[in-house]
Amino acid sequence: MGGPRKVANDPLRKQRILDATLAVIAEHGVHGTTHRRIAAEAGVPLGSLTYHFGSLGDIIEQAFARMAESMSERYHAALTAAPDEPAACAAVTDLICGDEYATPRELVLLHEMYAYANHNTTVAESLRQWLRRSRASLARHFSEPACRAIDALIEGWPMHQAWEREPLNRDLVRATITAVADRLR
Amino acid sequence: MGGPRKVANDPLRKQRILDATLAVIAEHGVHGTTHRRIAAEAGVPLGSLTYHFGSLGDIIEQAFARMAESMSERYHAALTAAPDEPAACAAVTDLICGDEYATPRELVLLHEMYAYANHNTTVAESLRQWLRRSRASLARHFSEPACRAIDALIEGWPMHQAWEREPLNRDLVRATITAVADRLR
DNA sequence: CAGATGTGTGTACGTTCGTACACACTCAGA
DNA sequence: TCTGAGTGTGTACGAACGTACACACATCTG
Repeated sequence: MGGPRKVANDPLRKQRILDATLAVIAEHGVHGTTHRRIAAEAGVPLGSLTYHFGSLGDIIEQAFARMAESMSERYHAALTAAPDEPAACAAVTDLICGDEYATPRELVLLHEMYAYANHNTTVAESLRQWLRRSRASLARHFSEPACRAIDALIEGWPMHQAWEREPLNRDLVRATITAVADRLR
Repeated sequence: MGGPRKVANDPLRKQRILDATLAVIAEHGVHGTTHRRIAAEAGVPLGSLTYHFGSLGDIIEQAFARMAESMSERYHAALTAAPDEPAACAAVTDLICGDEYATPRELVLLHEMYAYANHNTTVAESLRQWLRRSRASLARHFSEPACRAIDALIEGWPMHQAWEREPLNRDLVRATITAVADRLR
């Protein structure tokens, strides 16, 4: 059954462990994340975690870093695709309202990351990098003050919405973004 | 030494335990909050926690409920004091920029509460109540769409700012709030 | 004063955790 | 074929945890 292999048996295992870690955090929160749950989720033996990672803290740090990177890429792709300012406003509206960026799972993970970053300098640095990159993506279309305000809206709106029963009003979001971009030119 | 007493030795103990719980959460995060740390912080014996509360989860739930209530009061007081819309805009600016509401400690606790609420229905309900009340306070001065947008800004701006080195630009915040209130009349 | 009742505490128990580590296995080079 | 280095795993251990509970004390009732 086992084919020929040179050095490592499962080179993708580290990434699979990190993905499993995010799944566990999304379901149980950081406070309910343990080696054993991660191992079960990833389908790897317990010893595999201590073999690939120094500690549970390392795993969580790298998992959050991985998440921030992937979100940063999607963020950047959505904004660089916009040719002009109206299109950029639409893109931002999509980021806030759409199901691709502000998916419930992503919001839960983002909350966990924000909370954890307050007590872990490594995760705090990952977070700062991701915020810096997202603001740079915005800066291609908006003035510096507008970037700050829009950034705050992208942050706060989906988070508030996560606790509402009803869906988000897309036109209202669009109007707000446009108003801010217009007045803070 | 001990004076006369009727029934309870220390009627304020429950509240002191809850305050200590918030202190521990602020310092170590929910994931680092334990009975023993809370007891040490509050200066009470370990058994006192299981005597007054059913479980650690209960303690955390009540601590967050207490925090939400006290923040809700400050929030409400700041907004009802404003006589007209410009004053309300100034009050909102104070909430975002001031050191009374968006103190670092409060932000850390808020992050923790948001994260924990995703995995605990009781805390989620406390959170929804506090959001509902804060929006009601806003509704005394702004239109319903403007409330939504301003709420998102109050949410997102201090949270983003928490990760910046430099202080918040008060004029920019004021201008954004005014613009939103004006355009979403 | 004697019992009853409710308040409050120190300690101990079973569980679960993070981590260490002895050991098995694979394969390149000699 | 043999060997050594690197890869990967099952198990075990000390620490810390949440919780239970026997017990001490103060107060009230009669």
